[in-house]
Amino acid sequence: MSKQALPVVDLNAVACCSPIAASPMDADQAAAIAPMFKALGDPVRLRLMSMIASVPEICVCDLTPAFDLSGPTISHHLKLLREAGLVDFERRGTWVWYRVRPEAFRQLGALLEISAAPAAGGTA
Amino acid sequence: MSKQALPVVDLNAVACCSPIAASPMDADQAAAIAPMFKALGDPVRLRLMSMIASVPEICVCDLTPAFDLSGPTISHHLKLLREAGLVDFERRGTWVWYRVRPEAFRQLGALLEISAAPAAGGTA
DNA sequence: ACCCTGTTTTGAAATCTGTCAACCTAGAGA
DNA sequence: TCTCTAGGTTGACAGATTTCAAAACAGGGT
Repeated sequence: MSKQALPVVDLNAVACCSPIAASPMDADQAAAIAPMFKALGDPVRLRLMSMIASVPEICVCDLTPAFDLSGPTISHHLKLLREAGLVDFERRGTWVWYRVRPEAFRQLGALLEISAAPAAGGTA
Repeated sequence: MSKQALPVVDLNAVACCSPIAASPMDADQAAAIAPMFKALGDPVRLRLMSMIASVPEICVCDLTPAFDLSGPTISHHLKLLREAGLVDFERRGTWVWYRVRPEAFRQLGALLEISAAPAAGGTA
C-alpha cells in the first residue's frame, strides 16, 4: 500500500450518522469532525472537491490548469483533502489520480440532516 | 430589527441545491459556499452549532458555560456563525437567544448529497 | 440616576494558513 | 544510466484566526 492517504481523520472513530441537530455534540466528536468541514471551507479546496466528486476519478494534471495557482499550491490543498479523509489518491505511471471517499461524503451529509431538528418557529 | 444578523453569506446568491458531486463548481459558487463550511470547520463552532440546532432556541448564557473559553471568545465564534448565515439571534431583555437558519442547514445538506455521484469505478 | 449582570466590541499576542520559488522524487523511455 | 515530465516537499512570508483582558453597551431593578 506504500504511502497511501494516511488520513488524519479516522472515519470509524467519528460518530457515524447522528445529525448535528439530533443532540449536542461533545468536544471529542466535534474535534474529530471539524477537520472535514474545515477542509471544505476553502474555495479552492471546495472546487477541487467538486471536480473530483463529479467524476469517477481525475488526474492532477486535469485539476491544476483549472486554477490560477501554482502546482505546489494545488498539491498542498490536495494533501489537506487527503488528510481530512475526503479523498484517496493513487499513482499510476507518471500521473496521480484522485477520487472521493464516498463514506466520508455520506457521513458529512448525514451530519447535516435536518431530520427531527426542532427548527425555531416550527410551531408558528 | 436593528443590528440583526446581516449575514455575509447571501443564501439566495448561492446555487441552491445542486450537489457538489453533480458537476464541477465554478469559482464564484465555491467562494459563496466555502464560508459556510469554514464556519463549521472549527470544533468550538461545530459544537455551538450542534447545541443551537438541537433545540428551538438557546440562550448564550447556556452556551458559554459548556466551554473552557471566555465569554468574548464564545461571542466571537457566534458572530462568525451569524456571518456565515447559519444562525439568527435575537435579544430578549437581558439575554440573547440563538437559533439555526434551517434554509442554510438544508442547503449545506443538499450540497453533500452523493446522489448521482459516479463514485470511482462507476464506468467500469 | 445608579448599579448589576449578560453580551458584544476592541486591541493585542501567539499561532495557523495560503501561496510561491526552489528543490526533490517517481516512473517512463531512450 | 541519463534525461524528461508530473507531482510532491521544504522553507519563507504576508495575512488570517483564535484567544483573552479590558472596555463598551443593553436592559432591568433599586
